[in-house]
Amino acid sequence: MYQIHVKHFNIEQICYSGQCFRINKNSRGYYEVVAFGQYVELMQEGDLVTFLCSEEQFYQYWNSYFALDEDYDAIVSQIDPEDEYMLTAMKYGWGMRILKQELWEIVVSFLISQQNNIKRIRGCIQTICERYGTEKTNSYGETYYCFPTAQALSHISELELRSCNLGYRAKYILRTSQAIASGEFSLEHLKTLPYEEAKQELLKLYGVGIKVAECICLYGLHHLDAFPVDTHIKHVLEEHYVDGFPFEKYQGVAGVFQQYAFYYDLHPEFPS
DNA sequence: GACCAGGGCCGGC
DNA sequence: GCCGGCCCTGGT
Repeated sequence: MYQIHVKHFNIEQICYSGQCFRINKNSRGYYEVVAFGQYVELMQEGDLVTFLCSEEQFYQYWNSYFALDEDYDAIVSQIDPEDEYMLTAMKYGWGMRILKQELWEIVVSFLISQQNNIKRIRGCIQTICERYGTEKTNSYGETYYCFPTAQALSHISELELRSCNLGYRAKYILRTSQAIASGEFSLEHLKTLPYEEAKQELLKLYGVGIKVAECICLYGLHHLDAFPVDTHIKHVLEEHYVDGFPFEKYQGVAGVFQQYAFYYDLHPEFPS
């Protein structure tokens, strides 16, 4: 167990923010996360966060994963005092952070996300993890699943993938898995590119359009400039930023504010 | 039961 | 650049 005080962190809001689909609250009241083939649980009381792992593991994986090494006070203070909508959205989503999730998982997750709702996205991802991901056991003897590799997904038939409720997205996932597994497309190279170049590169993938490319840049490559515009953000822009979104003022962090706006517009209800 | 929207994209024009 | 079609499911 490792405990740490963190400001501006709220695991519950992050869990339901629509940027991650595989963080779940368990019957022990802890949030479970699987990444890097590792399993961890955490819970929060005020600004005290308890991770059920060693200090070493915390600093090896989770400090960075949860972006706890970033100064969100500094980011939030960049909001224009006259930008009332963003101030409201930020207060509503106080504690939100953009996580540093694994790139491949993000690519697949946001291929699935298109024309889909969050509940069903979670279900689809859960299914492909259970079917095609490596099975492991946590310290309670419970089974958990790693996210399947591109190699693993590249061998499945489109028909079988469709049976994971993926619909027409199955062929996007299949072709993309094959492109990665064959080496035709390199995720490692993608990580070395600046935002705009990475975005252009991502658009070459079958099934990746501008919106999904922006999501992958923001959530998978941690380019905080990336600004996905979906139906919610479109709504926000039409309602509250008629003269255009102030990208100049928010350069370098627009994606974080996009997340606050998205979350505020989404207004999710937490399962009790 | 019918209809629609949900973190869109592809292909044909 | 615009538009029809696309899987499926939960909500009205």
